Amino acid sequence: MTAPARIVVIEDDPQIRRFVLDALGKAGCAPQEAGTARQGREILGAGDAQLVILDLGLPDMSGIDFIRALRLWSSVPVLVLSARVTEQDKIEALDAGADDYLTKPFGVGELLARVRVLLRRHGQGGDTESVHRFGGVEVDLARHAVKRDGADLHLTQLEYRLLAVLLANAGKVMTHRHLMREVWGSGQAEQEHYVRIYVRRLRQKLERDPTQPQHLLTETGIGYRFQP
Amino acid sequence: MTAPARIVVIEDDPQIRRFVLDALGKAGCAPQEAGTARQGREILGAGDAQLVILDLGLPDMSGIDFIRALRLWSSVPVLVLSARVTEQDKIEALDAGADDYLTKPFGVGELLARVRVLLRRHGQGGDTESVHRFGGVEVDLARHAVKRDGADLHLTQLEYRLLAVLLANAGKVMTHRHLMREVWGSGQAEQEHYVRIYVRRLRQKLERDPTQPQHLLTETGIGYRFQP
DNA sequence: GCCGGCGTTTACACAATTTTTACGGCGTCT
DNA sequence: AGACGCCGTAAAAATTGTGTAAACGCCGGC
Repeated sequence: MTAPARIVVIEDDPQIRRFVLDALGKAGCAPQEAGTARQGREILGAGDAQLVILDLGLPDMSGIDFIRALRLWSSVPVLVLSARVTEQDKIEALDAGADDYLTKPFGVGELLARVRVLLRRHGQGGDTESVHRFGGVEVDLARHAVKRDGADLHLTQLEYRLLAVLLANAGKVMTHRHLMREVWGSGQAEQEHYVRIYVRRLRQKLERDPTQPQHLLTETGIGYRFQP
Repeated sequence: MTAPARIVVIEDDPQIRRFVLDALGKAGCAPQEAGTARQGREILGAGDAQLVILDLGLPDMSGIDFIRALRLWSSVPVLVLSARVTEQDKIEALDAGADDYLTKPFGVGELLARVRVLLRRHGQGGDTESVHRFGGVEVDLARHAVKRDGADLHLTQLEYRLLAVLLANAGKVMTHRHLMREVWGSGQAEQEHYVRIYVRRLRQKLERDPTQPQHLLTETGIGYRFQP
């Protein structure tokens, strides 16, 4: 349940763009796309990109210049795709500030592997910062670690899974059936009683006063809701 | 790239080694050289390398395994050189922890450009201490040395590998399967029982009260977690 | 060859978790 | 008021996971 990597694909050829976007999509990313340098710069202006995949042959700007301009204000990793195979082209792009250079045609697998390398090194949001805090409790979903007032707390597997689903949908009302499907699997979506038993356990471990829950709230007749 | 870039070249073919060393030398680096994995590991043990250039076809060890082992205690960037050109080879190496993959034959210019990229990103920091301390125990991953209350302690290979994986992911819950894959290889990821036996051995050697472990903790139904 | 260390395999008692079952309270609707 | 549905609580039963011990086979050193 890692946060999707924020990747920006800047490529003018619609065919290759689709190819790259599909590959990233299947790998679980939610890439944004741009067909021109101008459009790409606009998206990057938001400042929350983790990786740029850049075609050097853009219609409205030299790729090298694009990288150089980008490097003036951003250190986001850049993976270059290019049809140009000469060594001089590669050296120029890499020295301009690119982090990797892949020549067309390339395989999906290698592209994704190189994307993983760059995200591993620089993708600050890759798997970190999935920490939720509320009322003295600290839940680190990535580490499977829960603390209460600084002290480690142990949750069983089901307790943990249930909490994770509620946290991921903070503020939303989750029906019994929905929680059952998410935690116990769609097989026994009927046994809605389990949810109650495990919500109780979570309350006893997490809530300051388990009889008057402040965060794990009951929505009578519907289900439960987590309130931060 | 300032004066003293500490680069280690691990390559068994003397011809290519000379080629690479010459190129780096002319670029103003003072690389160290190794002809075998064992020799390379010794040099890296000093812990002050900024970049590793690694040939995958070493005589005494699979390059992939070398990278994986290295990644347990060091985050030094690795540039792979290889005669193997298939996509699968590249993916494996990159996912094992390599930062770039260059197929032979390659040009001097491109090699140096890619070296500059890696040094630009990661060069300055160098390698940090890889010594872990907890509850009277001192583990120096780089030197493969473990002390308990000042006295040397001997760990077998598997014990050591398991400890290294747990230390490298301190605080995180590691599933049985994950540990099996990391330590025993993906072949027998099913035999999850091994992990238990070896965790027990580690506890007996490292924990003050092996029956009440303070650092090597069980996550029932999931796996184990190391807590500093 | 014999020995000792090491990694592997098997077996079993015990502990933790999950599931099942049961019961009492509270509010609402008739 | 009484019946009903929904919820919280409790604790026993069933299941699963874990710690421990002991035995086996492999290999290198003596």
